[in-house]
Amino acid sequence: MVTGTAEMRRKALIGAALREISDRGSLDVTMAQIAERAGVSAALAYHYFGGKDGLIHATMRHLLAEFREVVADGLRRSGTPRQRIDAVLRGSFGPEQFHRATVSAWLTFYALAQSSAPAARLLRVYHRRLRSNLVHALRQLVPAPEAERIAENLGAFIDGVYLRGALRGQVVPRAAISAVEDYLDLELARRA
Amino acid sequence: MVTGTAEMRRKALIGAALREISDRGSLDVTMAQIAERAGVSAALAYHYFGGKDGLIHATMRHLLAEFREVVADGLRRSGTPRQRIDAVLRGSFGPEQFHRATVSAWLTFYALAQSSAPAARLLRVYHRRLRSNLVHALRQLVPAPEAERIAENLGAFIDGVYLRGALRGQVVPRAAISAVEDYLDLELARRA
Amino acid sequence: MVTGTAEMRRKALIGAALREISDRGSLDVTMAQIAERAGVSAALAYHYFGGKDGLIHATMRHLLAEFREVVADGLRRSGTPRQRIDAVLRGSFGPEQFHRATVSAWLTFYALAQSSAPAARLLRVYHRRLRSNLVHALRQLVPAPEAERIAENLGAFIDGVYLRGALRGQVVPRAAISAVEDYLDLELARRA
Amino acid sequence: MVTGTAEMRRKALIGAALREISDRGSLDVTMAQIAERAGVSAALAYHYFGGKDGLIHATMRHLLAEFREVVADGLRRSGTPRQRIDAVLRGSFGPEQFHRATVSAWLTFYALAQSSAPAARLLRVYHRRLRSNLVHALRQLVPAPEAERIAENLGAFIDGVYLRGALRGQVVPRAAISAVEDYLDLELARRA
DNA sequence: AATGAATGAGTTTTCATTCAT
DNA sequence: GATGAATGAAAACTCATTCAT
Repeated sequence: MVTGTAEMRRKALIGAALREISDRGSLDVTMAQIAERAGVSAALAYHYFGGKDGLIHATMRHLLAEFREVVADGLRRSGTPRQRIDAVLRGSFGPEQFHRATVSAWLTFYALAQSSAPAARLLRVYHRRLRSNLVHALRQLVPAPEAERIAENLGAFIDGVYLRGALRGQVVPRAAISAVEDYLDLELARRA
Repeated sequence: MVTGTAEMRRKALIGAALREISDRGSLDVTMAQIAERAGVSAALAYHYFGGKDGLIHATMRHLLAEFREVVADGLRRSGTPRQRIDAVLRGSFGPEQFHRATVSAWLTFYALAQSSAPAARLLRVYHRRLRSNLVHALRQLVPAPEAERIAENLGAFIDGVYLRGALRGQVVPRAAISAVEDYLDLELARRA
Repeated sequence: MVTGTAEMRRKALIGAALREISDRGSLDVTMAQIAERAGVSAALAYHYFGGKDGLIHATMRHLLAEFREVVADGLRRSGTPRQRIDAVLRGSFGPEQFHRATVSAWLTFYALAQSSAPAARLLRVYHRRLRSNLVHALRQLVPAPEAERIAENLGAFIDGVYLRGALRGQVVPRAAISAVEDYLDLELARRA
Repeated sequence: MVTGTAEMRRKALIGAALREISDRGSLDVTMAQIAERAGVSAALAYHYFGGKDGLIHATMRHLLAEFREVVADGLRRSGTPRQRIDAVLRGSFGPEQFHRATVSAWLTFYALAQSSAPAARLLRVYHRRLRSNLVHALRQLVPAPEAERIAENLGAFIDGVYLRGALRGQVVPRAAISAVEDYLDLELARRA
C-alpha cells in the first residue's frame, strides 16, 4: 500500500501534535510548534488541516481510532461474553492509554467538549461505542434492560478508574481493575 | 461579621469568573471579561489577585471549599459510618456540582493539572480529603487495609459517575448513585 | 473645550491613517503602519477602533464630515438658491478634496462600497445629502419633479468632473467647473 | 482561426478572474480562487501570466479591449459626427458595462491607478482614446479648441453618469443619457 | 504544458500585564 | 483603592510565489 505524500504529511503532523501535547501537558500548543516538530512550515499544517481546529480534531480522531482498534482486536480474539468485556477493560487500561500525550489529550478533550460542538460529538461517539460493546456482551448474560443498566455503570466505573490513573500520571494498578471486575461479578451474581 | 471592601471585591470577582466560565464553558476567559462582569476595571483584578493564575486558582479554591462545606455539613449530621459515606455521596452528586460553571471548572481543572503545579496540588488536596473522609468511615466497618482499598475504588467510581454526568450536562440519575452504593454493599458483604 | 485623551488619540489615529493612505495611495495600509505613524502601538488602535474596519470607517466618516462642514459653511453664507448651488460646487471642488489622501480614500471607498455594506451605506448617505442640498435649492427655481431630475444630473456631472480631477491628481480647472454651471444654466433656461 | 492551448488557457483564466471579481465585488481575489474557478492549478496561472499583477492587468486590458470594440463597432456604423458621438455614449452605457464584474473591476481600477503605474497607464490610454473619439467627431462640428474643451466636459459627464450607475449597481436610465445629450446640444447650440 | 508540494513574509487580532495618576 | 491608558509578545491565519517532477 503506497501512501501518498499528503497522507504521510498528515500523519507526521498528527504525530508531532501528539508529541507536542505530551511535552506541554496541554492542548495549548501552537501550530508553529507542531509544524516545527514535524519539520515543515506552519503554512503547510494549514494547507492540510484547514486550521488549528482541524488539526486538533484530527488528532483526537486518531486517538479514538487507535483505541477502537485495540478494543476491536481484543474482541476478535474473544470467545465468551465475559472475555469480550475483559477485552474492553484491557483496551481501556492498556499502557498506551497512559502515555502523557494521550492523557493530556483525553483530559483536555473532556474540557473542550463543553465549548466545542465537534469535540462533544466525537466524545459522544466514543461513549456510544464503548457502551454498545458492553451491552452486546452483557445481553448474552442478563436480560436486555439489565444489560443497559450494567453497561452504563460499568462504563462509569471504567471512566473513573481511568481518570484517577490519568491524573496521577500512572498506569492504573491491577487492584483497581479487579475492583471493576468485582463490581461486574456482583451484578451478574444477582441474577444467579 | 463585617466583611471589608477587599473581601467583597474578591468575592465579586470570583463570582464573575464563575459566571463567565459558565457562559463560555471553558476556563479560557479573559481578565477583561471577568472584570467587566464584576463591574470593575481589569487592573483591579490584578490588584487583588496578582494575575490571572491567582484569580483562577482562587476560583478553584472557592469551588473546593464549597464542596468541602457541603460534605462537612452532611458529616456533622451523620451518626453511623454508613451515613457518613452517604454524606460524601450526596455532596458529590448534589445539584450544585452540576451547574455549568462548576462542571466547566472541574473539567478544565483536570486538564490544567497536567501542566500547572498549583492546580495539581489543589486537586491532590481534594482527592486526599475525599479519600480520608471515606477511609475514616470505612475503618469502623472493615480492617484498615481493606478500608484503604475500598475507599480508593469507591472514590474512582464516584469520579466516574460524576464525569459522565458532567459530560452530559445533567445531574446524575438516582440509579447511578445506587450503583455506587451497591458496589459498597458488595465490598462490605465480603466481610460478613 | 477640553478634549479627553481618548478623543485625542482617536483623532491622531485617523490623521495617521489619512497620511498613510496618502503615502501609499491606497487603503491597503496596515494597522501597524498607521499606529507607528501615530506614535502608538497597534494594540491601541484596536483598543480604540475595535479593528481595522472600525478605523477605516471612522476615517471615511471623518472625510465625509469634513466635506459636509465645508458645504454647510458655504450654505450658511448663501442667500439665493443659485448661491446655494454654487456653495455645493465650491465644496466639491475645493482644494482639500484633491489632497492625495482624500483622493485615495474616495476612490478606494467607491471600490469598497461594492463589497462592504457599511461603506455602501456611508456612500449612500453622502449621495443623499448632496442631492438633498441641490434639490432644496432647485425647488425654488423650478417645479419639484424638474428639481429632482436636474439635481440628479448635476450630481452626476459633479462626480464625473471630480473623478477626472482625482485620477489626474490635480485640482479641477475653472473651465470644468464652468461647464457644470453651463449645464445648470441650460436646464434653468428651458424653463424661462 | 485556430486558437492554441495557450490562448485558450489565458482566456479561461481571465474569464475566471472576472467571475471571481464579480462574486467578491472586489479585486481582492486570490490566485488560488481564480485558478480553481478556471479548473487549473494556481501554478499554471503563474506560468501564463507571470504573477498576480500580470493576470489582473491582462483582465483589465481585456475589459478595455471589449469596450473599445463595442465603440469601434458603433463608430463603423455611424455616418454623421453626431452619430459617432452617440456611438460613444451607447458604448459607455451599454448593459455590458454594468455587469457586476465590470463595475467592480472599473471601480477598483480607479483606486489601483493611485498606486500602480501600469494601472495608471492603462487608464490614461482609455481616457485618451475616449477623448480622441469625441474630439474627432466634434471637430467636424466646432472649431478645434472648442472641440477639445467640449470633449473633455462630455467625457467627465459620461464618467459621472457611469459612476453613479455603477455605484447603484444599475444600468443608467435613459433620462441620464438624455441629460448628457442635452449638455452636448447646449454646447453645439452656442455656436449656432 | 501542468501540477502538487511547500513556504516566507506578512497582517490582523488577542490578551495578560504594567503604571502613572 | 481604583482606573484609564498603553503595550509587548504571541498566535492564527493568508497568500503570492517557487520549484521539482
